[in-house]
Amino acid sequence: MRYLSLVLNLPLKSAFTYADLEENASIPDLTGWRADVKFGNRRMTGYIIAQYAELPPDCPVDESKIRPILRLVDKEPLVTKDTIDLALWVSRFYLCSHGEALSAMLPSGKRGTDAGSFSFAEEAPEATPRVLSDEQKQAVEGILAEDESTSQAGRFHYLYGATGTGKTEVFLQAAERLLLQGKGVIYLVPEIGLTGQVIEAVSARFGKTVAVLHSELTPSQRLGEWKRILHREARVVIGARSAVFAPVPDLGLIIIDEEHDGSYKSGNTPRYHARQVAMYRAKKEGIPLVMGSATPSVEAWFSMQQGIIRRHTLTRRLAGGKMPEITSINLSLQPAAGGCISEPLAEAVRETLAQKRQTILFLNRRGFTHFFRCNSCGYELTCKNCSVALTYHKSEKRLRCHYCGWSVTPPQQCPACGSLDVGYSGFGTEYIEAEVAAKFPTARVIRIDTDSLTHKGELQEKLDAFRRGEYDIMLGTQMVAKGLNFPNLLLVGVVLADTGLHLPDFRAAERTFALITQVAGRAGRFFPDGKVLVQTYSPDREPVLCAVKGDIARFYTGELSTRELLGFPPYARMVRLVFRAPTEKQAALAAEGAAHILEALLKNEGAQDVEVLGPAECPLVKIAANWRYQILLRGKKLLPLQQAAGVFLEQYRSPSDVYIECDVDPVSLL
DNA sequence: AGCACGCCGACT
DNA sequence: GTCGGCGTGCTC
Repeated sequence: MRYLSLVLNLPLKSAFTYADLEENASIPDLTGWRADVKFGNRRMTGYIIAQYAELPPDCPVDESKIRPILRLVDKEPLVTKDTIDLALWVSRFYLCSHGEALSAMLPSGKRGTDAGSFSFAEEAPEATPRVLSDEQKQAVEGILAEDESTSQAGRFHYLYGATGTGKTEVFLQAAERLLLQGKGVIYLVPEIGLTGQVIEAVSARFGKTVAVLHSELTPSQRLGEWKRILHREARVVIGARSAVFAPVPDLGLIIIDEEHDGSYKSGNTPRYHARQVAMYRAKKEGIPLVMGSATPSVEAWFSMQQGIIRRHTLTRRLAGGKMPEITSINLSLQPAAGGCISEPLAEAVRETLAQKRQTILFLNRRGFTHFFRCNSCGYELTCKNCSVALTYHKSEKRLRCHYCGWSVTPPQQCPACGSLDVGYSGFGTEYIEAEVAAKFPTARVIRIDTDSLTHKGELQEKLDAFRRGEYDIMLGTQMVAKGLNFPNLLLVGVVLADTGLHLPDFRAAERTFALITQVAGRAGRFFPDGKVLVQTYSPDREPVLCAVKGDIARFYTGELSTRELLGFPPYARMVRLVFRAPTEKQAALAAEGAAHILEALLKNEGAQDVEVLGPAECPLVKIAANWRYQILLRGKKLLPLQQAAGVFLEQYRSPSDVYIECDVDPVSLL
């Protein structure tokens, strides 16, 4: 009788032993297969991570309690030994169970179906690679060089260069070279970059050998793509974060485009960072990893300085356009009377319209909303579930919470002081749309944000329509800031640059800087006279100033010294534990108790260099009816932090109703 | 994470 | 006298 060791998508550390079915006897090795099992009284799908001829010696229960599996889910193994090992590493690093790690890595579909190929994938001819500049050639050679001196463990490269300097072509040619050697390639792009031109470029170049893992695939389609990868039918995998786990046989290269992008960090368990996983994989498989961005993350910049990542710089804008002229508009001196578009920005829009060229007005969504405020006492209406300000939605005439969706009718008088002098401050996309329509009545305006998108594919349709010149002005949030090319674009206006700056998060400056620089890069790619206007209340703050002046090195130098002074990454590492409960008291008590346990535990083990910060309320103390308190573990080295958190999570029994989120290397502390 | 089992308050 | 609260413990 064969025994199978299964892990399940539950926060349980151990594997569970099941008995195999007689009918599977002809399959020599079931490792890597999925099986449906009865677990307790529910039915679940588990992953077989090992098989034994006898009851495994470490099985804690008596043979009589062993149940048979119900059935095998697939007709073939879904994961290789390497994938199982990678999951084990993820579970140790990010402090989750083996089963949780595996579930995050694999598609959940039961029946692999055809994902349907893109129409342009058939036209793989355009395949003639473009001629590279000297800089680009050097970068390709540098990435592919068998340079033993760099590091024996793996080779990390960074393609650093402004928008339009041809990073994509370097990635593609490096990938092409490895494909010719019979190697496979993983190409990671940010979540929202995945609809755009990158897929098109990659598919056009590599045709049917591409697997695209985009968010609109059904689980079954994802499974289908996963199998194509396993069977070597697809050799180039392009996808968002989770594509870093793709089971590419003979992997030769991992590419991370727009490395700084926040979507590479998972927002739920396991809270992995695709860059961290990619570094591990590259090291383990002895292959190069190449990242690229015009605005590297502060960590990546630091690693480049340390020589851990090798930098290849691209300086020449290929289409000939110069970097656009960036000017800031100080809103304290140039108030946008009765709206949010100051006169200098309005004038520039008019000029652009007169030239029959296009404008993008960029809105930074967070904190940049139309919120209810009492003009007498300053009272602001916040969500009853979350502690964030409510946003006024004109179309439904309600105030709505952007975190949980709760909404109310706007009060006629202040709930705090009863004053009738209440109103709205800030502005949302709808509001700006009205203002733009009023200020530029002849312009054709299109709005792109998550609220205005109704059906799948609409984002792409709207972007295409704008590119074709069917509109003069595009109003958009984050999603228009990434990797898009609009040939007729002349003006980019950042309506309010410093919204993120006031957030209590150590990465706020980095994000503000990256955002302005990225948005600015959209303009002037195809015309030498591209113009960027940045409206701000803090033109002198470093992130705004450096982005506007294009003084990139100064920003990183300054930001790094601030981080060093305050003991934040990359000079320290952190593990964050969030305690979530229905009442504030429960959350606070749990966090407090946990902090004591952690302190005692660290003292006991004589751990050096592990600091316990908190407990404290999270900056967003309440989200979706849950109160949140946090503890931060901080130290120079990550391993002791992981060990401490790991031991704690293992022994700690959280009170009912209290949930713990564990985040290793947190990206945001909100 | 679910879900059972198990021991103390207000109700047909 | 029961229904039901959620605290503790288990799931091969």
